[in-house]
Amino acid sequence: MSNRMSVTIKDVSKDAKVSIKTVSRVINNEINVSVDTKNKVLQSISKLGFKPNKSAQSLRSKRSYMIALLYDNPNKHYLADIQSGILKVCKETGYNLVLQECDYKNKNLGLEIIEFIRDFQIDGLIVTPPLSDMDDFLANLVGAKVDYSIIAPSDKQTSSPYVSSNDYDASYAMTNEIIRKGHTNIGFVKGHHKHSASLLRYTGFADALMEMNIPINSEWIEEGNFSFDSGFNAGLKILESSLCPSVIFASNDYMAAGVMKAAQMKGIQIPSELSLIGFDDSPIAEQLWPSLSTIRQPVEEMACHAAKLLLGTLDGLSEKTESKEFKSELILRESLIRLSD
Amino acid sequence: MSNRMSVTIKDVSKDAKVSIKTVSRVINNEINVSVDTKNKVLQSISKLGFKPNKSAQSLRSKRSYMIALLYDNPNKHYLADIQSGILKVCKETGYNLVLQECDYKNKNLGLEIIEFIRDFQIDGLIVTPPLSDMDDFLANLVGAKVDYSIIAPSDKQTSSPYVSSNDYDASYAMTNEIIRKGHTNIGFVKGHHKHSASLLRYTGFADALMEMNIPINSEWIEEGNFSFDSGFNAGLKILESSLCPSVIFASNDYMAAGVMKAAQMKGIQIPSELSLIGFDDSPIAEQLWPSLSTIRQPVEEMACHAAKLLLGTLDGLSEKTESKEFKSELILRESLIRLSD
DNA sequence: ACTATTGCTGATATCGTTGTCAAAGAACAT
DNA sequence: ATGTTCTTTGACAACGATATCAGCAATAGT
Repeated sequence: MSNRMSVTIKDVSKDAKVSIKTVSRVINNEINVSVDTKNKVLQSISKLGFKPNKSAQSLRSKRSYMIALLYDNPNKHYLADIQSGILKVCKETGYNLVLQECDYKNKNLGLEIIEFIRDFQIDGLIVTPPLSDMDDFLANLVGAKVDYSIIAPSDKQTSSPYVSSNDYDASYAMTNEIIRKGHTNIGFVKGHHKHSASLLRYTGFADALMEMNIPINSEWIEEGNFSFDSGFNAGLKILESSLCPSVIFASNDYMAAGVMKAAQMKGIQIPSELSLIGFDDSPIAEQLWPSLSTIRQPVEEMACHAAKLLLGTLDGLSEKTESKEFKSELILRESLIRLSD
Repeated sequence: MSNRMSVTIKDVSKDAKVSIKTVSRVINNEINVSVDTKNKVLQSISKLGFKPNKSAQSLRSKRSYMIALLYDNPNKHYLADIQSGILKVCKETGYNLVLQECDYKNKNLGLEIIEFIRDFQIDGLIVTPPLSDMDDFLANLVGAKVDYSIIAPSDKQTSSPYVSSNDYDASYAMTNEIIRKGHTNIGFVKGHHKHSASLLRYTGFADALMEMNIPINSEWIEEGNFSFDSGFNAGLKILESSLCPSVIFASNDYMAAGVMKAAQMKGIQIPSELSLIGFDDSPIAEQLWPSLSTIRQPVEEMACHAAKLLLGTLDGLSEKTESKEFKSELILRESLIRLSD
C-alpha cells in the first residue's frame, strides 16, 4: 500500500485554524457554517488533498457507502448492463457496489440478506428480477427497515422506489407490427412464469391478437424459462404442430435464438418460411443471421435510475428522484418479413 | 437498518470474563492463547452471535477486506465468469468484491487506480486482460506496493502471482486437429494485438502449419479485435480472396460468429463449404447453427485461483497458493467437418 | 537457588471520523 | 439596558476494533 502518511481531518483543522468538528461540518455540507470559514476549510482541503477516511466515517456514522446488487439471473448481458448503469452513478457519488448472487429458491434468503447487510453495514440494495417479484422477500426487507430500490417490479402500486419498463405496451406494439406485415398464424414462447415480465409480454401479445379478432392456436404457445435451451425445445414443439405458424414471437432473444436453431435443424428457412421475433435486443440479436427483430429496453439507463433512486433515499439531502417507467423501442431487422399472400 | 443493538467485542469479553484484547486474539487466530480461554471465548462468541465490525477492523488495521476487480474487456460473458469465480472465494473468506471498470488507453490509469485504492483502502487487485498485459501499468502498482494477482499475463517470468492458460498449446492442438481432418487451406483471424493471447494463439497456429509444411496464405490472415463486428469484416475480406480457404480459425467465438454471418450472407454453406473454429467456448458457440468447434478455457476456475492467490498474499497466514497454468480443452462440434477429397 | 526465557493475559492508547453539548457572540424584542 | 433567540464554533466523548507494552506465572538454564 501507499506508505505516504495520509492526510486527516486533524491536519486540515490545523491548517485552516478551526476545530475538527468544523471541518467535519464542511465535509458533510451541514448548515450553520459561515461562508468565510467554509471557504477557508475548503481551501485547506484541496491544498492538502484531504479525502475523508471511509472506514472511520463508516464506523462512526453507521454508513458504509456501499450498496449491493442482488441478482439471480442467468442472463449475463442483462446483468452486465445493469452493473454498468449502477457503477456510473456510484462513481459520481463515491459509493461502492458489491455483488451478491442469490438463489431465489432459497427459503431463508430474506434472513440471509438481512444478515449480510448487517455484517457489512450495506447501506442499501438494488433488487433485480426475479427477486424483485417475490413479495414475501421484499416484505422481509421492509420489516428490517432495509432501504432498496427495485428494477422491474411486478406490482407498481408498491411504495418502494422502482424502475419499470412498458413490457405490455411494447409487446402489444410489436404484435400489431407483426399483424400489419400480414401474419395471422402466430406462435409465442412465454418466459419463466416467476418473472412478472413474462405475463406482461404475453398479455400484450394476446390482447393485440384479440383486438384484431385473430384466434390463438394453443399448439403454438409454449413456455420457456428465458434460456436458449428452453427456446430450442419450445421451437421444436411448435414446429412439429400439424400446421406451422408463419412467425414466432419469443419473450427474449435467447429463446428466439433457440427457436432459430430448431428451425434451421429442421431445414426451415428463416425468414422466408418462418419469421422470428425476440425481446431485449441482446447482442446476439444482431449476431444471428438473419438478424433478429426485437425490442430494445434501455437496461443500462434503467439501472442508472434505480441507483439514483436508492442513493436519493439514503442521502436525505439530494433531491428526491421519482420512480419511473421506461419506454422500449421496436427494432425491426431481417428476421421479420412481410407475408406475400 | 436493523435497530437491534449489535454485539461488540466488549460484550463478548464481559461474557467470557476476559479482556477485549484476548477476544481480539481469538478472532484473529493469534498464537499465545490457552485452549481453555480460547474455548471460553469461542463459546461466548457463538452464544451472543458476535460478528466483528468490519469498519472498526478496517479503521484500526488498515485493511478493508475488500478486493477490486480491474477490467476493460468488452466480453461480458468472460467477465461474468471471472466475477463468479472470484465471488466464490470471497464468500468463503469474508472478503468483498468491488468492480472497477478501467480504460486501458487512459494514460493516468496507474495513478488513478492507486488513488482509488488509497481512498477505499482496497486490500488488493485482480487484474484481467488487456490490463494484465500493460507492463508499465503493473510497474506502477509494484511501485506503490499494491498487492495484486494477474489473470493471463503476457510475461510468465513475472514475480507477481498469476494464472494463465495454455493458449499456445491449445491453438497448436486445434490446428493439428484441423489438419488431421484433411484441411490444408486454412484461414485465421487474429485477435487484438494488445492482448498477449492474440500472439500466442496465432503462433500456435502458425507453428503447427509450419511443422506440417503447409504454407500460410497471407490473403487468409486477418486481424480483428475480438468483437463480433471485427470478425464479420475479417470474414468478408477472407471470403473475397481469389481462392477461398476450406476452414477459418478465429481467435475467439465472437469473431467466429462474425465470420459465420459473413459466410451466410455470401451464401456459403457451413460447414459443407467452409468449416469454422472459435476459441473460448462462449455460450454463443453452442447457440449458433451449426454449433462452433472451439476451445474451452476454465475461466471461472482460473478466476477462483487468482482470487486465492491474492488472498493468500494478503493473509500472510493462509497457505501460500502457487501461480498456475490451466489447461484448455478442445470442443469439437458441427462447424468442423472432415474434408472428403 | 537465582536468573532468563517463554506463555498468557489485560489496561490503556489509538485509528479518523461524527455526535453531544455547551459557550460565545450577534441579532432582535422588550 | 436586559432578556431571548439564533448562529456559529469548539472541546471532548464515542464508534468498535487492533496495537503496545507491561505484568505475572510457569518453565528452562546455570
